[in-house]
Amino acid sequence: MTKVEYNLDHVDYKILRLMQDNARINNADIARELSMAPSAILERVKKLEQKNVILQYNAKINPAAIDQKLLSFIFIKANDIIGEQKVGILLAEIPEVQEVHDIAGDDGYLIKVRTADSTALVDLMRNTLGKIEGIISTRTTIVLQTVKEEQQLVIPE
Amino acid sequence: MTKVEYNLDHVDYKILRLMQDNARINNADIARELSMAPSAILERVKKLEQKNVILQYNAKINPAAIDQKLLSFIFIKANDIIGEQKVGILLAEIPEVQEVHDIAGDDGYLIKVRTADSTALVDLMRNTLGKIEGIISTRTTIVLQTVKEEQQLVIPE
DNA sequence: TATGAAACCGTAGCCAG
DNA sequence: CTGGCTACGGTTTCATA
Repeated sequence: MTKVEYNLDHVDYKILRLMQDNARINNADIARELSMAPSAILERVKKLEQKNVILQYNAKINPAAIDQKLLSFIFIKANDIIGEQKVGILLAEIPEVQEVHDIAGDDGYLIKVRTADSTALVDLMRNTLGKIEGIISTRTTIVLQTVKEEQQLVIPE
Repeated sequence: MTKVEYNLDHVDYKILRLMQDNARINNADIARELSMAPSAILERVKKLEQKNVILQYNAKINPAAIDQKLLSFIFIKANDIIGEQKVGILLAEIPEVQEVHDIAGDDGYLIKVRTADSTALVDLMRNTLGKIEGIISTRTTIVLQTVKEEQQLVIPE
């Protein structure tokens, strides 16, 4: 992995702050907010995309609207060779698995999973997780209610 | 809380599938993909926004680019009255806290926190979490590496 | 709800200052 | 980076079905 220099300035930060809350804002509006010319904004946004500062533009969809009512976190103990993440990569391929984190402590992963209900979760664990080689054990935490769920980062001044 | 009917059809699902992967796609392109008129797409997208099916449009920003290199999950035991979530609401107000989930089991919350490094995490726990009334104990899990981190949902056909 | 025409406006590319 | 310019095409509205 190569060391990358991002070299962002205050104007970039302002653009990022506007875009992470409203990805569909147009260049003209950003330009007005920052009192700059639209062409300058366009260049900066393109550079932010090229440099992988902006990774993607997502629409955040209400899980309830498409009947994905159950959220769970599962700790997974695996016998992966350190740094290899064979199990992690397989976990990441499951569409219902939104996140896979390699965590400190017990040679394991923490994954975030969304399913319709508990029946669908049990099915997933049996039929999909159960088929992955190298999983030693799992511990499931069910979410009763979500108070906050955002991906916004704290952007410097 | 009132029961809401979303009543989405296959066309809505297709629109959602396109938009959750590229929030900046334009109506004309969606229209071409679905072989429909742009004006019809515009109406549907507006309705999806009104009905809170689409909650927000976010730019996903590379945490490394703005020096937010540490991700942690913290389990928090609290003496909240059930259903009241006083602690949960206070936790949600912290900008570094991206997620707050009320979890089954130990009268507690699971929160997701992003900070620059472990020093900043310790500061946050001491100065911000430490000031919240009602927190009994915390257990912190540090993420060494993230294999996958998405918010995309599995959208039906 | 969907379409298609028309007016409007933002985008993207250019270049001079 | 600004600002002026242009061509193009996307957005939005509305009458119509």
